[in-house]
Parts: sequence; C-alpha cells; structure tokens
Amino acid sequence: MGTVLQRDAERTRRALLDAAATALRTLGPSVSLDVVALQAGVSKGGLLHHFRSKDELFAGLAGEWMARFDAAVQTHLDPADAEPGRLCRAHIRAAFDDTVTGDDQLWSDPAVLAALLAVPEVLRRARESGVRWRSELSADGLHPDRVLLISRVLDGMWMTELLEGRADLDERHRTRDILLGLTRDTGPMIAAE
Amino acid sequence: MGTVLQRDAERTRRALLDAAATALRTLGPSVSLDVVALQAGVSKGGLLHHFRSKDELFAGLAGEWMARFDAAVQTHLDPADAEPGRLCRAHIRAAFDDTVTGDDQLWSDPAVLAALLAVPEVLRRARESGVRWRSELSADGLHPDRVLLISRVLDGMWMTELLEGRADLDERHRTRDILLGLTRDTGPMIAAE
DNA sequence: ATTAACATACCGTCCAGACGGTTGACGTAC
DNA sequence: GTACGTCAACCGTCTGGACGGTATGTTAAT
Repeated sequence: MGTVLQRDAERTRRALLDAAATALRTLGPSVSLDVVALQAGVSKGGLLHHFRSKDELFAGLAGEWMARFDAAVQTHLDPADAEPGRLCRAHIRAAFDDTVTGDDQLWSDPAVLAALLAVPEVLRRARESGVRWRSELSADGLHPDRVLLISRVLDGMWMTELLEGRADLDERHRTRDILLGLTRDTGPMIAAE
Repeated sequence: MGTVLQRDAERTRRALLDAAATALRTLGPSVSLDVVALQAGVSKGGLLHHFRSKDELFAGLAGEWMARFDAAVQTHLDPADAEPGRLCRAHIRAAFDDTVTGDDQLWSDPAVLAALLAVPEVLRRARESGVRWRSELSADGLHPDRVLLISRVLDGMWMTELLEGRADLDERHRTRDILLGLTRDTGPMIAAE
C-alpha cells in the first residue's frame, strides 16, 4: 500500500502549521512555541524537531500560505478559457471564492496574513513572490492599465477585510463582476484612450 | 511667551512614538520597551511615565497614525472644489503625495502599518476608523461602484507597497490619474450600465 | 511646597532553544 | 521469523536571558 510515513511526520507538520496559524490569528506574532505545540498535540521538543527555530516556523507558515494561494489560483483557471486575461480572471475568481471552508478558511483569514507580514523575515520572502505574480499578470495579454487596476483592487481586498471585515455578499459580487468586466476588452473601458 | 511645557513632555512623547515606529519597522511587533526607550533617548521609567503599559504605547501609535492620516487628507482637500467626489479626490491625492519627507515618511511606511495591524488591540481601533472613512466616502456624492473601486485601490496601495515596494513614479501617476478620472462623472464609466 | 517629569534598581515571569533521552519503523542477516 | 542495528520522530526538562512592570528615588518647573 502507499508508503505510510513512520509515525506520520507529514501529518504532524501540517498540524503544527495549522496550530501556528490559529494561534497567530488570536494572539498575534508574539505567540510562544509552547502554545503552538500544545495546540498541535505535540511537545515543544517535537515542534523543534520539525522547525529548528521560531523563524523557521514562520518561514514554513509563509511557504504554506503562498502554496495555498498558488493552488487556489490554479484551481480557478478555466481550461475552456483561452482569451487574454484568463490568469487575471483566475485570480479574481480565487479571491472571491466564498465556498472555501474548514481549514482552508483559516488560511484566508486576513488577520493571519497581517500577523505573518509583520514578521520581517516573512515579509522578505513574500516580496519575492510578489514580483513573480506581478510579472505573470503582466504577461496575461491585457492592457497594462487594466492589470494595474485589477491588481490593486485584489490587494485591497485583503486590507479591506482586515479593516472592515468581510463585506456582504452583494458587494462582493458587484466588486467581482466589475473586475471580471475589466478583463474583457469588450467591457467598459477605463484606461485613458 | 508661549507655554513651554515643563521639561518638554510633549516633545519626549513624540520622540517616543517616533522611536516606537522606527523600531516597529525593523523589529516587528516583538519590539521591547527597552529598545524603544533607548532609541528615544529616555529611560524605560520615562517611557512608562508617558505610556503606562505596552498596550497603551501601541494604542498611542495607532492614534498617532490615524491622526496623521486624517491630517493628510485634510491637507489635500481642495477648497475650490465643490463638486461631488471632492473627498475622494483628497484621499487619492493624499495617498499619492510623493512630497512627504523626514519623519512623516516613517509614518507612511507600510511595514509600520503591517506591524501595527498585527497587534490585536490596534486592529480593533483601526476597524472603528475604517467604518468611519467608509461612511464618509459613501456620502461624497459619487456612484457607489466608483467609490467601491476607488476605496479598494487605495487600500491596495498599502498592500502593494508592502509586497513590492513603492512603484516607480510613472506607474504611480498613472494609477493616480485613473482614480482621479473615476471621480469625474464625465470620465470613463466603469459601472455596468 | 507641590507636582510633573523623569531616572535607577529590581523582581517575577515567560520563553526560546539546548540537550539527553525514548519509542517505533524498517532493513538486514541469520 | 526473529534478533539486531539504525535512524527518524518525538518527549520532558533545564537554563540563561529577555522583558514587562513596580517601587522608589531625583530633578526641575510653578
């Protein structure tokens, strides 16, 4: 049968990351390793076996966060869509996906993101991904001004959710539809021209 | 002559807040009171005289930040502008003001903002201001969709600067002009209709 | 003299990380 | 198939230092 890891290391690693995210959301970046370990049902020694330092734990969190982000975008890529702006549309649909639930919901909590970005080392890593996403979106075939606007709005969603909580469904749908319209050349033009 | 405060309490208070912001940017929210006090040229006892606890210091930081934000918007309010969207335009011009310098620049550093928002208590206060700004902008006489889009983009600027650094001048100007155009009913329409 | 504005010394707690152990899975040899 | 070596996965404890906050002095303005 499938290789069952000895004592399921991967499982505990996941549990540790989930616990860290949970604790981060409620306690901010000042969480202690003890709390995370306890929450994950592991001793502190066990935690330090998987992440040799607190920074490494945070780095792992950042990696997990970005991996989930990439995966979410990938999920929302429409195979039937071959027109310019398809990647933008995937980003938009991923950002406004309201069907996420369970553990995944934790990782889309803006408070977790804020706590993560407050850690200088994490911020450094996030910047690298930031420029990658930027270049990918730029190569999506849309007018630069449209990409510019869409990117800023998507970024803004995080900040807005952090400051005002998640908006009601109607507003979210309006925002999403405006953005999706911006990805269609037939949609209302916004760039000066 | 003008009331010179005894031993210039106001001055040291400012110095403490500036030092806290500086330390916050480089060290994240785990900054210690000792570091802040040292940086401000004050003993820890002196710090605790002005801010009786660490939370109070953070609360003071948040208050200062929001006060500076309000002041910046106020500065960019055009008295000669009486048309709908004047408050939105002030927000936009404030967000894209590149002439800020010196101490003020520190307070417009997104890393400071991120570190602040990671503190749960600060986040709570920020939320109150968030809904206030929102209602003010809604009463600015513009189409709701336009306000929606503009607000999101302005919020997004913080996140973008945090993740990618400040964009070059050309891009900033383009973004600003797009937004300013959105505040004019004669500008290109974006709302479905 | 009184009070605000600091400084100094100190205490109790918390916490990151080190360290030495223990347990269980897996291969290997017989 | 069983005894054994080995290595990753994990546990529990300890410690040195950092850190928030208190308690108490000291100085300057009014």
